[in-house]
Amino acid sequence: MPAPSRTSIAEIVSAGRDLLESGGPAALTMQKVAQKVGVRAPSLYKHVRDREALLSAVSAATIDDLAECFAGSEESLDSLFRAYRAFAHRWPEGFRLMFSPGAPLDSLERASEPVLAAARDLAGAEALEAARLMTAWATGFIHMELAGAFRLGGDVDHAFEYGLEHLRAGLER
Amino acid sequence: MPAPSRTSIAEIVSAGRDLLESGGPAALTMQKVAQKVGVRAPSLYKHVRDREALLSAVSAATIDDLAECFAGSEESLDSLFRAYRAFAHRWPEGFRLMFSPGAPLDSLERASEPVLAAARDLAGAEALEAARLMTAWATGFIHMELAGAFRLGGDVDHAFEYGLEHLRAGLER
DNA sequence: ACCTGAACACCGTTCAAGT
DNA sequence: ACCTGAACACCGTTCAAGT
Repeated sequence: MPAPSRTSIAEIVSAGRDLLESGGPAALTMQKVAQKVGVRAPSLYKHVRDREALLSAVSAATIDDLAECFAGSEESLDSLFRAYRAFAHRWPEGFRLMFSPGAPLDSLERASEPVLAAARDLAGAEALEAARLMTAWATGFIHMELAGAFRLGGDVDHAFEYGLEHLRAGLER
Repeated sequence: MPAPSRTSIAEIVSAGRDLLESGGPAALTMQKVAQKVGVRAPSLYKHVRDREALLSAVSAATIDDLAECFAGSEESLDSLFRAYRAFAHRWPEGFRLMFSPGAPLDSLERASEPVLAAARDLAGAEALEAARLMTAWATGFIHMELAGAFRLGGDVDHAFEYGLEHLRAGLER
């Protein structure tokens, strides 16, 4: 009666991320995840409470990747937000999942720590407000961009740089 | 062989909105919608192509409501964005749906017309950039707020007003 | 012209039975 | 201790048959 694990939580989460990115949330199915890790669907419940918990785990793994991404970027606000946008382009579904109800808020807070640190250099006592303002702007910008909501009027890259510059300037003062 | 319609597209969309707001997207089920309008699920397909098309129609109806909401507010940028946030609080699921893939982008563009008009008074030639910057900020702020991502540090209403003030000031000059 | 029941393929999840 | 098949309740969708 040994019965060693034929899969692992890490493998399951990784399979979930693949399915999510390639077909959206509807494609992340317990049955497809099971097939990908070489097991039957009921076995997944030995490793994960239910589909919702798996989605949370996928969200947390994505946020951890974002934190790593921040760690590998320069520490200026501009660099951090450019890295944020590049990350969202590489993992659009994961990005959306990060801000869904049920997202792991602790991880999100931890990942945004470098932004807060950079804001402290710029805005001193109002660092928290400044960090929130820029984070809200970037998050909304990317959301709208991913939804295809920027249709009239030119270069989206340029619009992002425009926003970055104006916000930084407005907060320096 | 008359067989008059026992329901209508308007009734179906309205039932869909109710279900969406009270239980999230997963609760918007063809079967539940059918039950609410007094018909069996297969009959819905005489009025709507499929569930995805129904979600788009719900999204469009929500955006129309937002446009009405803008029309009933003062024309200043501050008033418009406060109305935007209040609207999102009243219809949080509809708000999220507005920025999902498959959203009716034409309607969204039309609804945001008053914001663009107000931005012209403030920023002149750079009105489009200014409107986008403020819209992206407000959209991200609300998204994060609805996801529960503002946990440390005080009054969220105050944070919104702080952002409003700083952005307006930064764009005026 | 619209509605219906029956049917199909697919879900998430539970559970007793296997090893 | 993990895996499995069978089962259950629920999906979306199609379609022939009713009125």
